[in-house]
Amino acid sequence: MARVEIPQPYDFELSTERFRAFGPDLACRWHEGALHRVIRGREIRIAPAEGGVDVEPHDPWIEAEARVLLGLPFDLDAFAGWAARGDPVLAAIVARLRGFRPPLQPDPWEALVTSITAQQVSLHAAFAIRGRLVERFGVLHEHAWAFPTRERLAAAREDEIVAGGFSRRKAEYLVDLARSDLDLDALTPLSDDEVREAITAVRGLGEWTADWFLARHLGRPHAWPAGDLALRKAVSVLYRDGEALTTEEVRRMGERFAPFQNLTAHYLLLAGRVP
DNA sequence: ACCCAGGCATTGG
DNA sequence: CCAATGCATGGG
Repeated sequence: MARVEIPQPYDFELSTERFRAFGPDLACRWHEGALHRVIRGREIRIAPAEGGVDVEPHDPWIEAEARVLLGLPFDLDAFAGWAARGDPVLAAIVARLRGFRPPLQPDPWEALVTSITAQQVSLHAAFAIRGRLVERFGVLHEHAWAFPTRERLAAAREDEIVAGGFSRRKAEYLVDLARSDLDLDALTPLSDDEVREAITAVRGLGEWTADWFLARHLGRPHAWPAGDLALRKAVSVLYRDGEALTTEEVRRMGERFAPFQNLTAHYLLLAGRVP
Protein backbone atom coordinates (compact mmCIF):
# COMPACT_ATOMS: atom_id res chain seq x y z
CA MET A 1 0.00 0.00 0.00
CA ALA A 2 1.16 3.51 -0.74
CA ARG A 3 -0.04 6.90 0.36
CA VAL A 4 -0.68 9.21 -2.56
CA GLU A 5 -0.55 12.78 -1.32
CA ILE A 6 -3.17 15.17 -2.66
CA PRO A 7 -2.96 18.93 -2.18
CA GLN A 8 -5.45 19.96 0.49
CA PRO A 9 -8.26 20.64 0.79
CA TYR A 10 -9.39 17.47 -0.96
CA ASP A 11 -12.91 16.07 -0.69
CA PHE A 12 -12.87 12.45 -1.88
CA GLU A 13 -16.65 12.01 -1.77
CA LEU A 14 -17.35 15.20 -3.68
CA SER A 15 -14.60 14.56 -6.20
CA THR A 16 -15.86 11.09 -7.06
CA GLU A 17 -19.56 12.07 -7.13
CA ARG A 18 -19.63 11.78 -10.91
CA PHE A 19 -18.90 8.04 -10.71
CA ARG A 20 -22.13 7.49 -8.78
CA ALA A 21 -24.49 10.31 -9.71
CA PHE A 22 -26.20 8.62 -12.65
CA GLY A 23 -26.19 4.99 -11.62
CA PRO A 24 -23.71 2.26 -10.83
CA ASP A 25 -20.48 2.23 -12.84
CA LEU A 26 -19.27 -1.36 -13.09
CA ALA A 27 -15.72 -0.30 -13.99
CA CYS A 28 -15.53 1.97 -10.94
CA ARG A 29 -17.06 0.21 -7.98
CA TRP A 30 -17.39 1.01 -4.30
CA HIS A 31 -16.62 -1.37 -1.49
CA GLU A 32 -16.35 -0.36 2.15
CA GLY A 33 -15.80 3.29 1.30
CA ALA A 34 -13.04 2.59 -1.22
CA LEU A 35 -12.98 2.90 -4.98
CA HIS A 36 -12.11 -0.28 -6.87
CA ARG A 37 -10.91 -0.30 -10.46
CA VAL A 38 -8.97 -2.57 -12.76
CA ILE A 39 -5.77 -0.98 -14.02
CA ARG A 40 -3.23 -2.78 -16.18
CA GLY A 41 -4.98 -6.08 -15.54
CA ARG A 42 -5.00 -5.79 -11.75
CA GLU A 43 -7.74 -4.65 -9.42
CA ILE A 44 -6.69 -1.68 -7.35
CA ARG A 45 -8.24 -0.10 -4.30
CA ILE A 46 -8.24 3.61 -3.59
CA ALA A 47 -9.32 4.65 -0.11
CA PRO A 48 -9.51 8.12 1.39
CA ALA A 49 -6.74 8.77 3.91
CA GLU A 50 -5.11 11.60 5.84
CA GLY A 51 -3.63 14.04 3.34
CA GLY A 52 -4.66 12.07 0.28
CA VAL A 53 -5.58 8.48 -0.53
CA ASP A 54 -4.15 5.03 0.05
CA VAL A 55 -3.58 2.99 -3.10
CA GLU A 56 -2.94 -0.73 -3.20
CA PRO A 57 -1.25 -2.79 -4.42
CA HIS A 58 2.05 -0.92 -4.33
CA ASP A 59 3.26 -0.39 -7.88
CA PRO A 60 4.69 2.77 -9.45
CA TRP A 61 2.69 2.32 -12.68
CA ILE A 62 -0.55 1.88 -10.80
CA GLU A 63 0.15 4.86 -8.58
CA ALA A 64 0.91 7.00 -11.62
CA GLU A 65 -2.40 6.06 -13.19
CA ALA A 66 -4.25 6.60 -9.91
CA ARG A 67 -2.84 10.13 -9.82
CA VAL A 68 -4.30 10.83 -13.22
CA LEU A 69 -7.61 9.21 -12.28
CA LEU A 70 -7.85 11.48 -9.24
CA GLY A 71 -7.15 14.61 -11.27
CA LEU A 72 -3.70 15.39 -9.85
CA PRO A 73 -2.61 17.03 -13.14
CA PHE A 74 -5.00 19.93 -12.47
CA ASP A 75 -3.49 22.99 -10.81
CA LEU A 76 -6.35 23.57 -8.41
CA ASP A 77 -4.56 26.15 -6.26
CA ALA A 78 -3.98 28.40 -9.24
CA PHE A 79 -7.58 27.90 -10.32
CA ALA A 80 -9.03 28.67 -6.90
CA GLY A 81 -6.95 31.80 -6.56
CA TRP A 82 -7.91 32.96 -10.02
CA ALA A 83 -11.59 32.20 -9.44
CA ALA A 84 -11.66 34.05 -6.11
CA ARG A 85 -10.46 37.22 -7.85
CA GLY A 86 -12.79 36.77 -10.82
CA ASP A 87 -16.52 36.90 -11.39
CA PRO A 88 -18.64 36.51 -8.25
CA VAL A 89 -20.74 33.64 -9.64
CA LEU A 90 -17.78 31.34 -10.19
CA ALA A 91 -16.06 32.60 -7.05
CA ALA A 92 -19.06 31.54 -4.96
CA ILE A 93 -19.27 28.12 -6.64
CA VAL A 94 -15.57 27.39 -6.18
CA ALA A 95 -15.80 28.43 -2.53
CA ARG A 96 -18.86 26.24 -1.98
CA LEU A 97 -17.34 23.19 -3.74
CA ARG A 98 -14.01 23.49 -1.94
CA GLY A 99 -12.07 20.26 -2.19
CA PHE A 100 -13.55 19.19 -5.52
CA ARG A 101 -10.81 17.87 -7.82
CA PRO A 102 -12.37 16.55 -11.04
CA PRO A 103 -11.36 12.99 -11.88
CA LEU A 104 -9.81 12.21 -15.26
CA GLN A 105 -10.18 9.20 -17.55
CA PRO A 106 -6.75 7.58 -17.74
CA ASP A 107 -7.65 5.27 -20.62
CA PRO A 108 -8.32 6.91 -24.01
CA TRP A 109 -10.25 3.93 -25.35
CA GLU A 110 -12.57 3.85 -22.36
CA ALA A 111 -13.00 7.62 -22.64
CA LEU A 112 -14.16 7.44 -26.26
CA VAL A 113 -16.42 4.44 -25.77
CA THR A 114 -18.00 6.11 -22.76
CA SER A 115 -18.63 9.22 -24.84
CA ILE A 116 -20.32 7.20 -27.57
CA THR A 117 -22.66 5.66 -25.01
CA ALA A 118 -23.51 9.12 -23.69
CA GLN A 119 -24.20 10.79 -27.01
CA GLN A 120 -27.72 12.17 -27.20
CA VAL A 121 -29.27 10.05 -24.42
CA SER A 122 -29.60 10.92 -20.73
CA LEU A 123 -26.68 9.96 -18.54
CA HIS A 124 -28.95 7.60 -16.61
CA ALA A 125 -29.63 5.73 -19.83
CA ALA A 126 -25.96 5.97 -20.82
CA PHE A 127 -24.81 4.40 -17.54
CA ALA A 128 -27.26 1.52 -17.93
CA ILE A 129 -26.22 0.86 -21.51
CA ARG A 130 -22.53 1.13 -20.70
CA GLY A 131 -23.02 -1.26 -17.79
CA ARG A 132 -24.46 -3.90 -20.09
CA LEU A 133 -21.53 -3.44 -22.47
CA VAL A 134 -19.10 -3.95 -19.59
CA GLU A 135 -20.91 -7.06 -18.35
CA ARG A 136 -20.99 -8.58 -21.80
CA PHE A 137 -17.47 -7.77 -22.99
CA GLY A 138 -15.49 -6.90 -19.85
CA VAL A 139 -13.89 -9.11 -17.21
CA LEU A 140 -15.02 -9.23 -13.60
CA HIS A 141 -12.20 -9.17 -11.03
CA GLU A 142 -12.82 -9.20 -7.29
CA HIS A 143 -15.13 -6.18 -7.03
CA ALA A 144 -14.66 -4.19 -10.23
CA TRP A 145 -14.92 -5.01 -13.92
CA ALA A 146 -12.09 -4.49 -16.35
CA PHE A 147 -13.49 -2.26 -19.08
CA PRO A 148 -13.89 -4.10 -22.41
CA THR A 149 -10.69 -3.88 -24.40
CA ARG A 150 -10.42 -2.49 -27.89
CA GLU A 151 -9.35 -5.92 -29.14
CA ARG A 152 -12.41 -7.59 -27.61
CA LEU A 153 -14.78 -5.08 -29.19
CA ALA A 154 -12.98 -5.28 -32.52
CA ALA A 155 -13.93 -8.95 -32.45
CA ALA A 156 -17.54 -8.33 -31.41
CA ARG A 157 -20.56 -8.60 -33.68
CA GLU A 158 -22.69 -5.50 -33.94
CA ASP A 159 -25.85 -7.32 -32.92
CA GLU A 160 -24.21 -8.41 -29.66
CA ILE A 161 -23.70 -4.73 -28.90
CA VAL A 162 -27.20 -3.76 -30.04
CA ALA A 163 -28.54 -6.35 -27.62
CA GLY A 164 -27.16 -4.22 -24.79
CA GLY A 165 -29.21 -1.20 -25.87
CA PHE A 166 -26.91 0.52 -28.37
CA SER A 167 -28.54 1.89 -31.47
CA ARG A 168 -27.38 0.06 -34.59
CA ARG A 169 -25.62 3.22 -35.67
CA LYS A 170 -23.70 3.53 -32.43
CA ALA A 171 -22.77 -0.16 -32.50
CA GLU A 172 -21.31 0.51 -35.94
CA TYR A 173 -19.33 3.49 -34.64
CA LEU A 174 -17.99 1.35 -31.83
CA VAL A 175 -16.70 -1.62 -33.82
CA ASP A 176 -15.46 0.62 -36.62
CA LEU A 177 -13.47 2.65 -34.11
CA ALA A 178 -12.12 -0.52 -32.49
CA ARG A 179 -11.01 -1.84 -35.86
CA SER A 180 -9.67 1.46 -37.15
CA ASP A 181 -5.96 2.23 -37.28
CA LEU A 182 -6.36 5.33 -35.10
CA ASP A 183 -3.51 5.28 -32.56
CA LEU A 184 -5.08 6.75 -29.42
CA ASP A 185 -1.81 7.12 -27.52
CA ALA A 186 -0.37 9.10 -30.42
CA LEU A 187 -2.88 11.88 -29.71
CA THR A 188 -1.21 12.87 -26.44
CA PRO A 189 1.56 15.08 -27.87
CA LEU A 190 -0.76 16.87 -30.31
CA SER A 191 -2.18 20.36 -29.86
CA ASP A 192 -5.82 20.81 -28.86
CA ASP A 193 -6.82 21.59 -32.43
CA GLU A 194 -4.89 18.66 -33.85
CA VAL A 195 -6.57 16.31 -31.38
CA ARG A 196 -9.97 17.76 -32.27
CA GLU A 197 -9.26 17.25 -35.96
CA ALA A 198 -8.02 13.67 -35.51
CA ILE A 199 -11.04 12.68 -33.43
CA THR A 200 -13.74 14.32 -35.52
CA ALA A 201 -12.28 12.67 -38.62
CA VAL A 202 -13.65 9.38 -37.22
CA ARG A 203 -17.26 8.58 -38.06
CA GLY A 204 -19.35 8.75 -34.89
CA LEU A 205 -16.97 11.07 -33.05
CA GLY A 206 -17.92 14.75 -33.25
CA GLU A 207 -16.99 18.03 -31.61
CA TRP A 208 -18.65 17.15 -28.32
CA THR A 209 -16.75 13.87 -28.04
CA ALA A 210 -13.47 15.56 -29.01
CA ASP A 211 -13.96 18.30 -26.41
CA TRP A 212 -14.64 15.83 -23.62
CA PHE A 213 -11.63 13.78 -24.68
CA LEU A 214 -9.50 16.91 -24.38
CA ALA A 215 -11.11 17.76 -21.06
CA ARG A 216 -11.33 14.40 -19.31
CA HIS A 217 -8.67 12.23 -20.87
CA LEU A 218 -5.94 14.71 -21.74
CA GLY A 219 -6.86 17.20 -18.99
CA ARG A 220 -6.20 20.14 -21.29
CA PRO A 221 -6.74 23.40 -19.37
CA HIS A 222 -8.57 25.16 -22.23
CA ALA A 223 -10.98 22.36 -23.08
CA TRP A 224 -14.53 23.73 -23.02
CA PRO A 225 -17.32 21.44 -24.29
CA ALA A 226 -19.55 24.28 -25.45
CA GLY A 227 -21.96 21.92 -27.18
CA ASP A 228 -22.66 19.93 -24.04
CA LEU A 229 -26.32 20.24 -23.16
CA ALA A 230 -25.76 20.21 -19.39
CA LEU A 231 -22.99 22.80 -19.63
CA ARG A 232 -25.13 25.02 -21.83
CA LYS A 233 -27.91 24.76 -19.30
CA ALA A 234 -25.59 25.48 -16.38
CA VAL A 235 -24.13 28.56 -18.09
CA SER A 236 -27.61 29.70 -19.04
CA VAL A 237 -28.97 29.42 -15.51
CA LEU A 238 -25.90 30.82 -13.75
CA TYR A 239 -25.00 33.65 -16.13
CA ARG A 240 -28.06 34.50 -18.25
CA ASP A 241 -30.96 34.04 -15.86
CA GLY A 242 -32.09 30.87 -17.63
CA GLU A 243 -32.22 32.31 -21.14
CA ALA A 244 -31.51 29.58 -23.69
CA LEU A 245 -28.03 29.81 -25.22
CA THR A 246 -26.69 28.40 -28.45
CA THR A 247 -23.48 26.39 -28.61
CA GLU A 248 -21.78 29.35 -30.28
CA GLU A 249 -22.81 31.70 -27.49
CA VAL A 250 -21.52 29.29 -24.87
CA ARG A 251 -18.29 28.82 -26.82
CA ARG A 252 -17.69 32.56 -26.81
CA MET A 253 -18.51 32.80 -23.11
CA GLY A 254 -15.77 30.25 -22.47
CA GLU A 255 -13.16 32.86 -23.35
CA ARG A 256 -13.76 34.70 -20.10
CA PHE A 257 -12.70 31.57 -18.19
CA ALA A 258 -9.30 31.28 -19.87
CA PRO A 259 -6.95 29.72 -18.99
CA PHE A 260 -9.15 27.52 -16.77
CA GLN A 261 -12.04 26.56 -19.06
CA ASN A 262 -11.75 22.85 -18.22
CA LEU A 263 -11.90 23.26 -14.45
CA THR A 264 -14.59 25.91 -14.81
CA ALA A 265 -16.75 23.53 -16.86
CA HIS A 266 -16.39 20.83 -14.21
CA TYR A 267 -17.26 23.21 -11.40
CA LEU A 268 -20.29 24.65 -13.23
CA LEU A 269 -21.60 21.16 -14.00
CA LEU A 270 -21.12 19.95 -10.44
CA ALA A 271 -22.76 23.12 -9.12
CA GLY A 272 -25.83 22.17 -11.13
CA ARG A 273 -25.92 18.69 -9.59
CA VAL A 274 -25.08 19.60 -5.99
CA PRO A 275 -27.44 22.42 -4.99
C1' DA B 1 -48.73 7.41 -23.99
C1' DC B 2 -45.83 10.96 -24.41
C1' DC B 3 -41.35 14.02 -24.03
C1' DC B 4 -36.77 14.97 -23.07
C1' DA B 5 -31.96 13.54 -22.26
C1' DG B 6 -24.27 15.97 -21.22
C1' DG B 7 -24.86 13.91 -30.36
C1' DC B 8 -24.02 12.54 -34.81
C1' DA B 9 -24.49 11.34 -39.63
C1' DT B 10 -27.30 11.60 -43.45
C1' DT B 11 -30.24 13.80 -46.62
C1' DG B 12 -32.32 17.59 -49.00
C1' DG B 13 -32.58 22.32 -49.88
C1' DC C 1 -23.90 26.58 -45.57
C1' DC C 2 -28.32 25.38 -42.74
C1' DA C 3 -32.87 22.68 -41.49
C1' DA C 4 -35.05 18.30 -40.88
C1' DT C 5 -34.82 13.51 -39.53
C1' DG C 6 -33.81 8.90 -37.24
C1' DC C 7 -31.80 6.69 -33.54
C1' DA C 8 -32.75 3.38 -28.63
C1' DT C 9 -33.06 3.69 -23.59
C1' DG C 10 -34.43 5.48 -18.86
C1' DG C 11 -36.97 8.63 -16.07
C1' DG C 12 -40.54 11.95 -15.31
